[in-house]
Amino acid sequence: MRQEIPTLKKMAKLLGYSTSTISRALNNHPDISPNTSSKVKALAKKLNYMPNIFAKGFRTQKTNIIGVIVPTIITHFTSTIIKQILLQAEQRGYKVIISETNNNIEKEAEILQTMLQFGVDGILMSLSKNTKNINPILNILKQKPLILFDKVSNKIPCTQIVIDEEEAAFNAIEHLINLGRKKIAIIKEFEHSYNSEKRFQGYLKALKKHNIAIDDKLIISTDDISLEKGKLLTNQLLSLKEKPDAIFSITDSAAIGVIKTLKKFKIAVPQEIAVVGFSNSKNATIIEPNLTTVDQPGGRIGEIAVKLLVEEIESTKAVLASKTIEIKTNLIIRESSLSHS
Amino acid sequence: MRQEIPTLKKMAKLLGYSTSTISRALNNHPDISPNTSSKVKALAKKLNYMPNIFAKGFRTQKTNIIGVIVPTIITHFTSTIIKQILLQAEQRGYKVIISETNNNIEKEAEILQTMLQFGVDGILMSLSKNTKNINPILNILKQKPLILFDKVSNKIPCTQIVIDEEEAAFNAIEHLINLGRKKIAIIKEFEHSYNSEKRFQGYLKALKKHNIAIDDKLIISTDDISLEKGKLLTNQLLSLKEKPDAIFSITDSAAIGVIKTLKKFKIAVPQEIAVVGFSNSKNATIIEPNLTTVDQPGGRIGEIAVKLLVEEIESTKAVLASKTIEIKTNLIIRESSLSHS
DNA sequence: ATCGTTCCCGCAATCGTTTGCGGTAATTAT
DNA sequence: ATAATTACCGCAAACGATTGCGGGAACGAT
Repeated sequence: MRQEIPTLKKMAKLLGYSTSTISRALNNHPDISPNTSSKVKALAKKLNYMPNIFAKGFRTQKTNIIGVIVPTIITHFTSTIIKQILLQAEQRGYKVIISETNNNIEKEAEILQTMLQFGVDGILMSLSKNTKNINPILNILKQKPLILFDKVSNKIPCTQIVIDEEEAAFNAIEHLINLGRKKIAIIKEFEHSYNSEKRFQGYLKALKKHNIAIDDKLIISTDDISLEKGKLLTNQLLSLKEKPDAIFSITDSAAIGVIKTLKKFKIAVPQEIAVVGFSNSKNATIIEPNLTTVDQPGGRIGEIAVKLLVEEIESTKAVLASKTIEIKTNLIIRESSLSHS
Repeated sequence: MRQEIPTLKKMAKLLGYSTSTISRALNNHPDISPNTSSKVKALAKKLNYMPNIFAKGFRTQKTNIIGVIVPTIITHFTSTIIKQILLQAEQRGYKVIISETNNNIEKEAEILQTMLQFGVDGILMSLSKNTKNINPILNILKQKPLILFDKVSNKIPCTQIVIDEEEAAFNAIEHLINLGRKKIAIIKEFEHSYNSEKRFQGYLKALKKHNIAIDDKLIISTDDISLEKGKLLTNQLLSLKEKPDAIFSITDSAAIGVIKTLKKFKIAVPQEIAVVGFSNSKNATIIEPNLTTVDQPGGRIGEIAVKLLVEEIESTKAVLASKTIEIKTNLIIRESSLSHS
């Protein structure tokens, strides 16, 4: 199955030069005469020569491979990030290896090891939902550049790229308040989720700014924030004496669950209860009424992540200042929170 | 930034053995006494030794990396396949490198080269929409195992894994016929799409079996089969004198566009016009009425693809018989094609 | 004619691991 | 006690590419 693969040695024999000359000719070393150089390059082209990456990586300890670790690739947001990571990495001459943790923390540590073993030049990582033991990550950080994105942790001293979750939620809530809503419910995750907590802070901040009292009964937490849960929790909210006049869900899918049950009970959206989601998933424009939601520019995250990582990889400095970059979001206002005329 | 990485040599020095002994001990070579072996393994564990994959790959010409090439990862179907590829590959000790072609054929050829250069042991590939020049692929095939999935071509002599498109479409159409529909429209892609053509064959086959005349005006082709196109083409269908009583779309997203315009014109779905899609995307259960659609088991595809590829990689035979595997689909019947009581 | 440069190029080591071969010591057989 | 076998282990080469160093030839300057 395998055909003859050209190496420096074979080309050297063919041309009567040493391997060093061939190598230098291909790498535009000044020591090589234009004459020789062109001959070598012609032959290389003819044989379709490609340096053996493993010999090269072995020698130079550089693989031009970036490792990417995410909980799951299957969400629209994540795949948008990855798409851009692939593109940007390629433009810079890097390949990308991807692994999923599926929110399994043992797996996470294991994957980090494997990544190292595969000689990645750097790692882009989005944390598992419940990463507690950050030692494996700190360990990696001693050996290779590592950048966190989306699901991050301020306990890890490295560059981090996140969306401005708090401001995003704040804007969403303020939008609802501007519609005249005062009993705004929130469906969020339990405390261990970084993103959820940040969004909750934004929620609180907006209410506080507009002097709206916080009602604990309107704050609902769950650990698996899915469409089904959205439905269930809406039932719970509708059973309150003081029903909410708006529901903010930390997630589009749960928000869609909310809308579905509201429709089931013939509750007008947004007239009686307005709904706002988070993610700007494709589904947001499928559901009727179309869902108001926060658009997170996943592409930007991927783009910046690669840019900064490659900078770290190619930097000669031992330690770089780590920064946290917050990407701004856009509130996309649709029917589910329209102030109807 | 880099800390001391243990190598065979260093461990040899530490224990007073030669590197060969260390290597053999770790690889369970029978020449090594149990005593020595356990000592070596203990040290290796203590130092968290991991073989340098590049030295190893360099030596053995095996990288344990699988290359995956797809048009885009961003669809639900593709990411389902990839998720399973990642899982299965990992279980077999392989890493996965992913590249997108974005349906760009020059890029496709380029990526194939890069994959080779990165020393992948084998390639899993889904063709671009308009791959014409298959020479680069045939070339790769001479050097490394390659398996096609989803978007395939029978001009390439290798193992292929597809869903049974024809049967899937056939079942969908027959389902509509059993509902008493006789004027069944189809929205498909232009001829160059393998999947679309197969589905179209299934459509024709079902009509023929049930002696329903084929009406060219009900056969609509487009090259970009999106939600928006679905809307547009529905307008076209509604302007016919003989309106269809069912619409089969090659794609869920277009099918959703169909439903949206039908609703806009207050045409009852499924009572007046039934709609069936293809993919079983998440959206299918968001739209109301819920969309009847064909579920394609992406996971199975990924699973089988990895299994077969690894078999080829690890096989000693020069040439393996290439087979085509067709995965069966399920028609998920939902509201959009319900026979209402 | 001599010395100093410059221009090209080859030698050989190196990276970490694997592996064929050979060698020594211990064990067993005779 | 000697020979034959076995059990363990080390030597050294090899994989392909890079690179410091050194060296010969050609050239120009004096």
